[in-house]
Amino acid sequence: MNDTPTARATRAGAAQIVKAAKTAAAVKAVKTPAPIAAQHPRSTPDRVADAISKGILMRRFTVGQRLVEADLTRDLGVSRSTVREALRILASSGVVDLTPHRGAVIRSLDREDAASLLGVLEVLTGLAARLAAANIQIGNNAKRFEAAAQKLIEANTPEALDRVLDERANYYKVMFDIADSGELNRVLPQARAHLFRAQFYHSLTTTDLRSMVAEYRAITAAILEGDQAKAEARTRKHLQKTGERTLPRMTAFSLA
Amino acid sequence: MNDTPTARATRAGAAQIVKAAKTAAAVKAVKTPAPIAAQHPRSTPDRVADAISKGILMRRFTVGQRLVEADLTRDLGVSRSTVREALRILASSGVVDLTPHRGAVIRSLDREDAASLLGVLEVLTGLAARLAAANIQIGNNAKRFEAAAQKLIEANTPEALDRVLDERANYYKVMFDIADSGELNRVLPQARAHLFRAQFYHSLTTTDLRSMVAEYRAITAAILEGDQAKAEARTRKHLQKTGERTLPRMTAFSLA
DNA sequence: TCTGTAAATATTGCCAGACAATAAGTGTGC
DNA sequence: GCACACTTATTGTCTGGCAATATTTACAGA
Repeated sequence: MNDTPTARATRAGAAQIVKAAKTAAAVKAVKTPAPIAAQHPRSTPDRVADAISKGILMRRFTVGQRLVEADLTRDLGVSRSTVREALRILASSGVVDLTPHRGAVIRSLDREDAASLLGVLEVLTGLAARLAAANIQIGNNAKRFEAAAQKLIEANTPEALDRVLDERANYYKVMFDIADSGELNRVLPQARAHLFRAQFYHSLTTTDLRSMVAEYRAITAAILEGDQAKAEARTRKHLQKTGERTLPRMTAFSLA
Repeated sequence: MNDTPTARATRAGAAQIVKAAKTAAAVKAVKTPAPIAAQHPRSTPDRVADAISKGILMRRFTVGQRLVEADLTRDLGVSRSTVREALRILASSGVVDLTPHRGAVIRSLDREDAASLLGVLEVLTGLAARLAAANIQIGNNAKRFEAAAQKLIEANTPEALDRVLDERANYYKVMFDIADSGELNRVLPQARAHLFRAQFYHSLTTTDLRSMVAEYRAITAAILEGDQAKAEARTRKHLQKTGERTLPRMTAFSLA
């Protein structure tokens, strides 16, 4: 190739970040226990989408900001086609808004959007809880679920919000794994839900957290008992309450 | 280019189909009443995805068949990038399975997949019914909904299955419009649900159809009354029964 | 004949660059 | 200040290319 040294250096540097992630992901993919589906080694567009998502969480991208393909191409060291696919991925998980000939902007959630998202989350998580209750088996997956619940409850302190978020994400992940529904995992990319929940947590008080622990306990108990109706009802109730706790307080809300 | 005359003719012909569809879609987009969201003029990848979906319905593609990018590029007269995006769209709506380095295959639904899809459909449609009941207003959207319901009930005869399918799709479309939930429409691309329902209908008996009419009547009534709980419960029940009616009869099921 | 392995082929992943189409921004005359 | 043409920035799509990976074929050995 006839790149100039500088051009090559720039490209190599940025590319290295992504490529390094690639091999790391590949190695990791080998040792993952292969929960249920979508175990394909992650492609470059996936990683780019992750990078952008991370950028959002890191506040490097702000709500309403326009994501110009050329910029991303330069900054991430990948081709425009790849950036494009990544943007499509993000759009399909609702992280960015993609309008023809105007490109992608970081999506902002007003109260109405948040309410509608929460409604969907409510019924889908309810379904997951019901299916998990149907599939739970003592001595098998029950152990894993109980452990996740335990860690979540322990971590639920206002100090280490990050850890709470992680444990919570893991709790739901285990629950969805046990639910074992391909479609459920397809329609609800955990990335999206996670981004969303992260946001909601910032407006929670200590009292809120205490109530939530109780609710998680109740949900977990219902699932471990194998009581499908109860599991679904409690989960839905929990999400409704979460909405009541957070929605009214929110003014100009955002995904970032 | 150095295509042979025949090859060129094929390509030109196919291309014309897509381009023609383009302008037609554009014109139509102008006159649509813009129900709620996603009213962007459809892009080429969208149209390609539609073409493939249609090909599946028309049985030109069979389940498990591999969709080779080069073939589609040739047959549809669009570039590979476009085909690629179209395949991604189809994959995200669950119509094809996309595995790295192996491309896209028309997805087949075994009983388990169908059951899991139906479960998701149940809770999401239930949510739509509940929201529709919450938003219904006499003299406003109620009229439109009632009309759609009426036409569905009238069309519900085993003779003209196609019309039934269309009216049913329209019924649900109106319902989702009234529900007016951005997230709901995002997670449940109606294209997918439609493809799915089309499949299920083939195994219905006359008795089934009669029961379904009664169920649609009940759902419609609940929504028109504005009774949210009843609307959701009846819709979920309806889909559960649909599952009971169709799932047991299905052997090697498919989306095509 | 069968089996395992290596070469050959087909196909996808990603890249680079190009150009038309569209939207946003800018100035000009009135 | 406002309607209008003009310029610019950005996206939509195309063409062609090459490396990486999967699939098939060919072949040697048992």
